[in-house]
Amino acid sequence: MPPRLRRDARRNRDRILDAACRCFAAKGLDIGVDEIAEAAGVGVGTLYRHFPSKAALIRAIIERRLEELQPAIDHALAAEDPGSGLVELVTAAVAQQIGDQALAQMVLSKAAPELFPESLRERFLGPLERLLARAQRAGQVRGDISPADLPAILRMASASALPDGDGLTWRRYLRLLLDGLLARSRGGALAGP
Amino acid sequence: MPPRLRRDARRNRDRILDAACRCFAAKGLDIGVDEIAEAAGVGVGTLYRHFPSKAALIRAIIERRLEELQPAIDHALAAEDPGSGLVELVTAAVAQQIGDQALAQMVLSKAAPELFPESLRERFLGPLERLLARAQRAGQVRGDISPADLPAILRMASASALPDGDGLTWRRYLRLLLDGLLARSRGGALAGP
Amino acid sequence: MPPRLRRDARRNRDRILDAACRCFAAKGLDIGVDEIAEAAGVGVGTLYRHFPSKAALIRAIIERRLEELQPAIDHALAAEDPGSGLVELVTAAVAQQIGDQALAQMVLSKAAPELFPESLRERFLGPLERLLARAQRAGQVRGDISPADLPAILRMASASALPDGDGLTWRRYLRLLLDGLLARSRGGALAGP
Amino acid sequence: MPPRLRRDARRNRDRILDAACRCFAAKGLDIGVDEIAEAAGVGVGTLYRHFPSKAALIRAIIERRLEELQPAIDHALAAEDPGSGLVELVTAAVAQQIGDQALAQMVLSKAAPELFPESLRERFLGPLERLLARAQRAGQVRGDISPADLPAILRMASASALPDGDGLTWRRYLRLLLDGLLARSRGGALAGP
DNA sequence: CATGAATGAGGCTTCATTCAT
DNA sequence: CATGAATGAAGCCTCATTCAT
Repeated sequence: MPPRLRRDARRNRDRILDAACRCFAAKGLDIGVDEIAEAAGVGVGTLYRHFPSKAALIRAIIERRLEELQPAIDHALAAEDPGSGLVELVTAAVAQQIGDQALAQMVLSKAAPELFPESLRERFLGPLERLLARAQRAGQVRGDISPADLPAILRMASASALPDGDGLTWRRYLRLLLDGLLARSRGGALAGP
Repeated sequence: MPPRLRRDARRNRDRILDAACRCFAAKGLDIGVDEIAEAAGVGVGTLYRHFPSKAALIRAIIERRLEELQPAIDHALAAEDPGSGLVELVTAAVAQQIGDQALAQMVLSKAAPELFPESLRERFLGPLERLLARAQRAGQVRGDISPADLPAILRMASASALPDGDGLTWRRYLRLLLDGLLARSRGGALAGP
Repeated sequence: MPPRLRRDARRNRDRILDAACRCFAAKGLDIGVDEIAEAAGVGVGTLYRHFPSKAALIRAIIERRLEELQPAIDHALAAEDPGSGLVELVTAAVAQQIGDQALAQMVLSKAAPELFPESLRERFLGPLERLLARAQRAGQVRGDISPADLPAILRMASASALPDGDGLTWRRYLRLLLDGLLARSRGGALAGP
Repeated sequence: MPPRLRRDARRNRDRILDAACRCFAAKGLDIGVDEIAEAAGVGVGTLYRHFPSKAALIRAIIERRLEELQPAIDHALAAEDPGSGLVELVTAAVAQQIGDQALAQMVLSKAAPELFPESLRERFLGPLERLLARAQRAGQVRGDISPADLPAILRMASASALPDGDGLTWRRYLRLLLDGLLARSRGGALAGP
């Protein structure tokens, strides 16, 4: 029985999250909490009522981002072809970081575990590991990749997303990486034209 | 008339650079100058006598790193085989970032141009572009890569270097990326076993 | 919609201004903000909440001083006799500087325009110029004085106020100057015995 | 038997004083000692060998200024007419402050006695007092002025010298003050054309 | 004795967090 | 419960003075 918030409190919480998303995305993690509170139209006190620290707010945002990604996760897991599911999911995750300076910052820098707890990481890595295993069984992905390699591969994928990239070039860079990942012998169908 | 420093001043300058390298590497760019000065065993004033601002200190460190890289640059340019020269140089650059949080931070994040001026960037990118062109003429690298793609590719390469990675796994990740870069038809020799 | 401050905030703002007045008056403009904050019984942060910089605090004090002078300005402008209005206003302004080292410092030294903006200066000089013109039309003031001379004359007047003067002697000195200013032929009534 | 300095030491001392004069005059008392030493072409250490503190250097400069004024003092004391001697000396003193930001600053602000010791002050005030007394006996100066008023009068006179004044206007302002000082009945001859 | 490198207290300002209203 | 004022540690930098070369 999660302690349901009063309707206005719930609304405030959402407004704060929305504002924080916008602010962090635009100016990176170094933005001050005052600015976020103002963007949300609430006082700092209110912000701190809902999130006990700046780090907690950031975690909440990551969580929200993960929720936004959930459809892509589900769709990828349900895909007929595990290889393209894998590609699809990684691409969706990277797409999310385009234009979100803070998210990229956290994925790429040694994100303090305080900001990016294992539990959240797992919610994304878990499905990805399953996809990887399936794709390998299907012979679509090189066999010498292990689940433990996924974080690094994701970091590399994220790095393809330039903070102020000009649109779609990142897809070419990502393809470069994924091409290396996919089994060379028959990458054809996946690697696309 | 090179402005020779007194012996003790030279020693202090080096101690400051060393300490700064260590501190930045360990704790990132946000570390305070006081802490660096203390690690160097000098007062803040001394630090500021040698480097007029924190940013200047950071630039000096980048420059030093670049000088450390110079042999690798020269060797790569002199290589018989431009493709392996390219691989070699990128690898050396990434190797440098292993365990240097600050350097990775600067390469991966939208490093303020004040910290990472174009002039320094070019000293590394210039040779790399020449190698790329040669490797492409030799048919060793995909033809659809342009010099303008190098920064992004380097970002991805850098991302393979986990700040606290456990040794050599990053080489496998980097290979993944470079394999995608190298011409698929005959990557054999280069991609290695 | 005047941005009404909370009662306690208003009180703190006033305490800061009061303390700043006292501190600046006693020790000049070079006093540190920390000392002012302590004298006000608040933290530095509070000071910076109310005034975004030391310069802004100083400007606020000048403005306050000007407001304190407003009655004298109004009274002088309303005076039957423009000559005595002029004398009265200059005297009031100088009186204000008795015992205020910082104010005198700013009036007498080449006060950075950042500290003493033209706008504030004008609020005092404007009325004074009007009084001067009227007094000249009435033949009470030498005709060879122009509005452009007022700043220098005021500087001289201010200089009569010794920072630690012993009471009222400054009035004699000021009279000396103003006597020179008033038309010589018939200074009688104004110059007094 | 003043401990004669070696010739080169003497030359250094003078170079420092010259440079300090120029620097203080141009930028006020807040200029750093390093800048002065550089302008003098010596190291800070040398500066501190000759003057044990910045304050001591400033005192030495005041003393030098006073020496420069000595001819004017002598000439004024020797003048036939004590009234014009008085005017002449005050004018010379003020003229000295034109273009010397630091000197004006010291005369006008509550110059720390540490910077402007009584002994130096007296060397200028002494002769002035004698001139005043004589001029009063000759009926040239108002009788209600006492020697104790001289400092304030000099302050006012100094204030007529705008730091960046445009040449000669200060003489008009000074005349304004001195006119008030001179006996009204027959100021004619003295006030000049 | 000259040099200029070293020192470090102290200056201004920011910002995550707490607390009175 | 919302508000935003208050807090103060910490950050970067300056500069008068001392001291090793």
